[in-house]
Amino acid sequence: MKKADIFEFYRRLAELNPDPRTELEYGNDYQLLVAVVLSAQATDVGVNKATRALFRAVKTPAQMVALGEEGLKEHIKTIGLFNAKAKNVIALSQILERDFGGEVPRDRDTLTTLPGVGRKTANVVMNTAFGAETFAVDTHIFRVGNRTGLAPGKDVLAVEKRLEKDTPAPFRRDAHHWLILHGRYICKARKPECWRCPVADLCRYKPKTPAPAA
DNA sequence: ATCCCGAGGG
DNA sequence: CCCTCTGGAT
Repeated sequence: MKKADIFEFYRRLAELNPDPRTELEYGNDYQLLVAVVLSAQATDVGVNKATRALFRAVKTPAQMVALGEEGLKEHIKTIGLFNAKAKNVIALSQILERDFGGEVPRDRDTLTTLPGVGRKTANVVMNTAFGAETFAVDTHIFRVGNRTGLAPGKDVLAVEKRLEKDTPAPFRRDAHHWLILHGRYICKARKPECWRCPVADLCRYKPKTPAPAA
């Protein structure tokens, strides 16, 4: 996509949503990290439903370790991949407690060493908790970037590099959230709602879906 | 490339 | 029924 169009693309999303935030619910950095790990291949709504009760009881890594893997599973049974996630969250909490004084590390490379934390999760935590200008390329951003032509790439890392290179300075902090929200509510995987899309004229996606009959 | 895996929507 | 949801580890 041309530079001027990229700028206009973000300008419109920014106008519609001046202060975008994650829809995950959390009370501190540690809870955010846990919520993001749980959100892999799951919806924010589903994660929030489970963490509502969990985060009332567990606010620190030490409390999570005390709860234990089986206790955690009871809370997150309704989330996909819950066995692997419970195992990772307990292991990760033990490491935070033992090696990091119960604090969440503030750099991506250290975050990535934690079990269950890959590049995408680390990028979300760096952006959302610490205000870093990172681009976490999830299923939504990968789809929106390729479908619209805003940030095409054959894999998630290629899309991330393209976003880092092409995103104008004023939008770098919030681009991540704008693209997520756009992908979740308008540029949806199955039936993109192009008839009410604010950037349809800048988009290369050909089969623009018609508005449903009133 | 494959496995992990529940809820919600169409 | 099938597809999708803020992926990571092997």
